[in-house]
Parts: sequence; C-alpha cells; structure tokens
Amino acid sequence: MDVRTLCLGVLTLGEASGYEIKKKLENDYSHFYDASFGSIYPALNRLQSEGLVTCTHEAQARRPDKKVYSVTPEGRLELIRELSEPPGPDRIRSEFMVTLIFADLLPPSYLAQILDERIAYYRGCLDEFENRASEHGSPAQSFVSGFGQAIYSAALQYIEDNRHLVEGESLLSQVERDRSRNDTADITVRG
Amino acid sequence: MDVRTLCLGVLTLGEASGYEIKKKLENDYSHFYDASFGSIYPALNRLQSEGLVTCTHEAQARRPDKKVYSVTPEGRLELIRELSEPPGPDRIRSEFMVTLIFADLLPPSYLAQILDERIAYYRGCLDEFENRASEHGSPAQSFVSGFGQAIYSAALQYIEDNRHLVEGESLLSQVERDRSRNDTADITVRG
DNA sequence: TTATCCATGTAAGAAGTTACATGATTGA
DNA sequence: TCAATCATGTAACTTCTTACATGGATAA
Repeated sequence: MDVRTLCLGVLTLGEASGYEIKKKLENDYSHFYDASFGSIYPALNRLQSEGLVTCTHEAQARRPDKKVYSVTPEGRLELIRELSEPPGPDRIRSEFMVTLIFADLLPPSYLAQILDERIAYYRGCLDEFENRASEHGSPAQSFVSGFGQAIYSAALQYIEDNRHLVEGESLLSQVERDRSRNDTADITVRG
Repeated sequence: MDVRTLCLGVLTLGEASGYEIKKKLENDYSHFYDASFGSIYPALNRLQSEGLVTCTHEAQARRPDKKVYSVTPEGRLELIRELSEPPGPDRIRSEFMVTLIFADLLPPSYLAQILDERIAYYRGCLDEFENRASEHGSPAQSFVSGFGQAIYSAALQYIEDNRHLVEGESLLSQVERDRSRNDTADITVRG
C-alpha cells in the first residue's frame, strides 16, 4: 500500500483534485494514513500515465488550473487487485510511548505535561469524530470511523486511570490533583 | 525520534549488543516502534563515534565478535535531551483499515477472512502480553505494556461487535455464525 | 535435513518528507 | 497586516528496508 493506491482509493469515492485528496485524508482518514503534497502530485501523474485515472482541467482565474481526476474502469480493477493482497500489519510509531518507557529519567512535571497534552489531544479527536458522525456515506465508513473512536476512547481511559504509574505519585495525590483540576466541573473518581 | 535515539534508550535499560537490541524491540516494544538490523548497526557505530556509548568486544568461537554496548554519562544526558523534545504525534499506517474503507468493492468472503485473521492476531498479542506481565522492570514499563493491552483489547471488542457493518450481514446471521464457529467453546453473545 | 538462532555489516533502492517556487483571495 | 486557504509542482534530502555476504550451532 503506497500513496498511489491511496489516491486511487480516495478517487473511487468521488472525483477530486490533488489538493482535495490531501484535505480528505487530513480530515477523514489521518488516523490511519497520511500523505504530503510531495507524494500525492507525483502519484496522480503516475496514475494518469498508467491510464488508471483521467484528468479534466478546470481553468481558474489567477491560480493554477484545478486538475480534477476520475477513476477509469481499469483503475477500479487495479484498486480491487491491490486491496486483494492481504493487508500488511499495522505500523505504529509512537514517540509518546517510547518516551514513557524511559519515564524514570524524566522530571515528573514534564511527564505530567505530556500526559495532559495527550489527553487533550484524544479529547479533541473524539469531539471531531462526534461532529462528523453524520457524514458517513456507507456502513463501512462508519465502521472505520467508529474504530478510531473506540481506540481513542480506550487510550484516553487507560491514560487517565493509570498515569500514576509513570508519574510516580500515590493514588491519593492523584485523586487530589484531579479534584483541583476539575473544580468547576463534575468530580468523578473512576474505580 | 530515530533509530539512533531508540538504541540509546534501550541501552540505558542495560548493556546489549545490536542483535540483542533488535530482539528486545521485537519482543517488548514492537507495538510502538521497530527497526531492522540495517538501521541498528549503523546507528550503534554512529553513537560510538559520538562518544555516547562504549563498546567491548566479546570474542566468540567461530562467530563474529559480540560487540556489547554501554551508555556513557554523556549518552544518558543526550537521551534526556532528546526525550525532552515534546513527542511528535503517533504515526499509524493501517493497510487493514484503509482496505475496509473500500469494503463495498470487495467480496464478503474476503472481508470475513481478513477480519478473522485480524481478530486472531489481536488474540495472540493479548496472550503474549499476559505471558510477559511478570517481566516488567518498572511501573513505567507496566504502563506502556498495559497501554498496548488496553488498545488491542478495545480493537478486538470493537471488531467483534461491529464487523457486520463491513460484511453486510444481518445481525442475526452474525450471531448464527458465531454460534457455529464457537461450537466447542463457551457461547456468549455480547450485547 | 531443514529451519532457526546466533552475529555483524554494507550497498542499493524504495518511499516518503521538507523546502522551495509562484501568487491571488479571504477572513481575523 | 497577518495568517490561512487555494492550487500544482520539483528537487534535494532523510530515513529506513531489503537483500546480500558469511557461516557454525542447535533443535525439530
């Protein structure tokens, strides 16, 4: 699976320009894959030279032509062929988790900070998932989006429940800190 | 975060050879990062030339010398400096999830197969986590391992509960199939 | 006897990112 | 006025993987 296949896939969901493909990946699928312009534009040119997509130029005032790509029948076949290869294992690189392996070397205040930031990040992702919940075209897309939600939700819960293991605090002081942090919100202590 | 930093980190947990670093990454941390020999060995040589690790040669009969690396005080400082950079976002590439986005294009039997395989994979990972549960050196390492467990557990549960969305089966036929699949095991239908 | 483990290393190649070039429009 | 959005593209660079070279020991 490379950027070429990814573009071919996005285009089967509807015609789009390179720019729009990038946005779609950022907004909808960035949790499972991403790509930069520097790889998308060459991929589209290659797909076109292979006859897997066609391109129509939309002239625009004082701006480069918008090149809108559509998948050809051969392109659709090629995508199916690619997707019929058994998917490789998920590849994850988490600097965050690697950092925590070495938590003993780092100051507790710094650890608290990156844990807080990560929690905020997951919360933001979950909010976005909920905002987009209505946009899903197919059940399959609901499945994929729901998977992301389930994972982030589990990650959030786990970090909240277990951060004391890296911060080296007693459970008691943990609860105390939660109390002061949430003093304007509901106070819930999870079991 | 690159392989160089990763090696430096693993070596702060105890001296090791390149080969042993690779094994340790495979066994303990492969869910968050991995690296091949082709990147580990050059990284170790670079760390040595930078004075961040030292190396002792253990002669071995009819086999290349085993080169055992240890972190120097400067190496430890350098690691702390690296880890003090705020960790970048997690990068995930999941061919599996990308494939499912386009489930509509693929035969249900194939989808069932890759879903089954993924479930088996998660089960295997969870078993391994449990087998290694006793080996954790520090609470921080328990945290990291537990995080992996929490994620795989959530992923497994989600796929089992929602696979009908991609397989296009009715919930009833789903339950029927589970029944026949588990006919020698406990039958539990999750709500 | 066949595969896997042990043990290090290099070179070629794949795949991607970053930075740059160009430049008007629109909203804060 | 400052940043972001729209819009495509190239070139240099980084980083890692794969395949190869070498080869005995050991377990199935």
